[in-house]
Amino acid sequence: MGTTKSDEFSLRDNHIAEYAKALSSPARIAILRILMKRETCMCGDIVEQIPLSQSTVSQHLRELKNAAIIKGSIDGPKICYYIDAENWGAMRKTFKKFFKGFDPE
Amino acid sequence: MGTTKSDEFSLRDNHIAEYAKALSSPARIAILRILMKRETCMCGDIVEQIPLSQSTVSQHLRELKNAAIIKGSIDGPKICYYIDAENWGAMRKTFKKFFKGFDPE
DNA sequence: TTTATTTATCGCAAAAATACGATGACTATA
DNA sequence: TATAGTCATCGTATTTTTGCGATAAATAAA
Repeated sequence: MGTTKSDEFSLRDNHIAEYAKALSSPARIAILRILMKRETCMCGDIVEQIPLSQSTVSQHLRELKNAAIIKGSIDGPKICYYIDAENWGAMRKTFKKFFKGFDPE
Repeated sequence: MGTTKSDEFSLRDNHIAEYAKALSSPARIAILRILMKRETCMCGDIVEQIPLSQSTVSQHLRELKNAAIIKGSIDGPKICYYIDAENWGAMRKTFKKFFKGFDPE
């Protein structure tokens, strides 16, 4: 084993878990904070601000892209990464709704 | 390697990542949904509602407990698990604040 | 055309996560 | 005391994750 039994759970629960997995690394949180500031978007600039190698940062960017949290647009030899505003809102709502499911008074 | 370089990132980012990791499994999301309903709290009852073995469910409960999202109180031979209302609120606020960091207009 | 810049991908190693059965501990009941 | 019920933990197998260096691809500049 070692595999998550995704098929056995609801789409809704898998969806939340996928978002959470994308956010489950301090490196990816740090990357998102950099992109939030919108001061830069290049992979190289991010690498300079994060204590990880270029290949590792690139891998994290790919995971954030797979989770639809960020997008990348080609700009010559560079790639400009930016937060996908639409999906960011969707993720925000998804978590909000989930947290609201338990409302202690 | 294979280890997350937690030391290299801020406490704040590690904190969010830890919460997210606790929520990064559909099994744990499903368990939390069961506990949200407050109809039951026993490990055995949860096992009946989740397509995983007793030992696996127990392991997930431990992880949720380590993340301070749930608590367990001993009730004879049983253990009553319940969501830690205070920390649930803290987690909610933590995510809310993080999501607010990117506010597209 | 050659060179530099930028990023993705490949291959690898180490560690963590997921899941299970078996077993142990602990309480309640017969 | 002996038995049943409840749950945690141990040991194990498999997969996934994290990270790195090296290399490839693609564009821009000399």
